Amino acid sequence: MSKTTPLDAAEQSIRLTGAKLTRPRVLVLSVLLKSERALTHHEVESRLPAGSDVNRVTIYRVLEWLTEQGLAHKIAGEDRVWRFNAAAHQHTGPHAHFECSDCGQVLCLEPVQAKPAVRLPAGFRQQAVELTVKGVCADCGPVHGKSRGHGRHQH
Amino acid sequence: MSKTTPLDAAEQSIRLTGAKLTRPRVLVLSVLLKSERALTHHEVESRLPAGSDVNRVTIYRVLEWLTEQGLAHKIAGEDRVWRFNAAAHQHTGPHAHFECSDCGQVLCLEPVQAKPAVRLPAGFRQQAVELTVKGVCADCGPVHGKSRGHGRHQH
DNA sequence: CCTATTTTTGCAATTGAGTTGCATTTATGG
DNA sequence: CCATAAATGCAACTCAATTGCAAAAATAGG
Ligand SMILES: [Mn+2]
Ligand SMILES: [Mn+2]
Ligand SMILES: [Zn+2]
Ligand SMILES: [Zn+2]
Repeated sequence: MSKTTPLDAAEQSIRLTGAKLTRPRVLVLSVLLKSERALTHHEVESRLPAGSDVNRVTIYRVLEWLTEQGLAHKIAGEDRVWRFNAAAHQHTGPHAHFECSDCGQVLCLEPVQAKPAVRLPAGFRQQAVELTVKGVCADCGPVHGKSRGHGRHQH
Repeated sequence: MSKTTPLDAAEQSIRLTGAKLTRPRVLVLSVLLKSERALTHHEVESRLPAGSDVNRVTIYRVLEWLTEQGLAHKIAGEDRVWRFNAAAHQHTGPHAHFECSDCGQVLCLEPVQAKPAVRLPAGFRQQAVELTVKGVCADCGPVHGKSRGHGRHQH
């Protein structure tokens, strides 16, 4: 019994949507599946197999499409850049996010128990509550960081 | 005894920073002080007194400067646009934000009591927790909305 | 007041993520 | 294999925000 590769998993998930199974879709989704953390458009692009030669616009469109299909999760960061992770990585139900204030990396965290109720002004309707923990990630940490946490670096 | 106008208040706050008291700084801060909700760069620009003739870049720089001085509060929204409100409007200590998923408007909410602790991966350091309530504001609300809540309108 | 020195401001050009229009290619059903 | 709808590639574009640099204030000192 051979293991299911991210590529197989991606292909499988895309088939289930009923839409066309295309190379860009499979490649992009399998990149997301291989990553622990949420990836920017650029990170996805650079992690595609060498020579894949998928157009940047197509990557944008595929990421958007994956999100619509519920196969990916789209997260807004402080740096005005969208990040995506495979929805398979998500826990069902509401969960919190971690955002590194140094490198910008975003991570999905364990589901939170106490969803604190907030009082809204009259006429306002609540749809969802988002909890984001800001802090410094392990790589950027001041003590054991690989490349010292100053200067907005990327990993 | 005449009331303290937002203009006076702005002038006063800026004097206390020790930096130069300039027209753009006073005007921009007093616009923020007059607003209940967080304003985008464009909203600030359009609310400046007619004929103020402050350069857009200067508005960007003043907003950034006010934030550094602790006189304003800078908020990132889903629409990749920064919003600012006068820090005077803020409650001391942590508070939640409301973001309208239709028009994008951002509001500071009352301080939240139960700040739920989240478990972070090893090596990660927590600095702050942000709570954002997503929903529909009174203006965009489906029932009594002035201009029906569809199509990403501005107010 | 004046003037010197230091900030700020204005303007033009630039960045960078993301989007759009349209022609071409590709997946898939028959 | 073919028809056809759907997806992709490419170039141009949008739009918030930033940068470099010269011109214009603000204030400290005389
Ligand atoms: Mn998530
Ligand atoms: Mn706030
Ligand atoms: Zn980091
Ligand atoms: Zn609204």
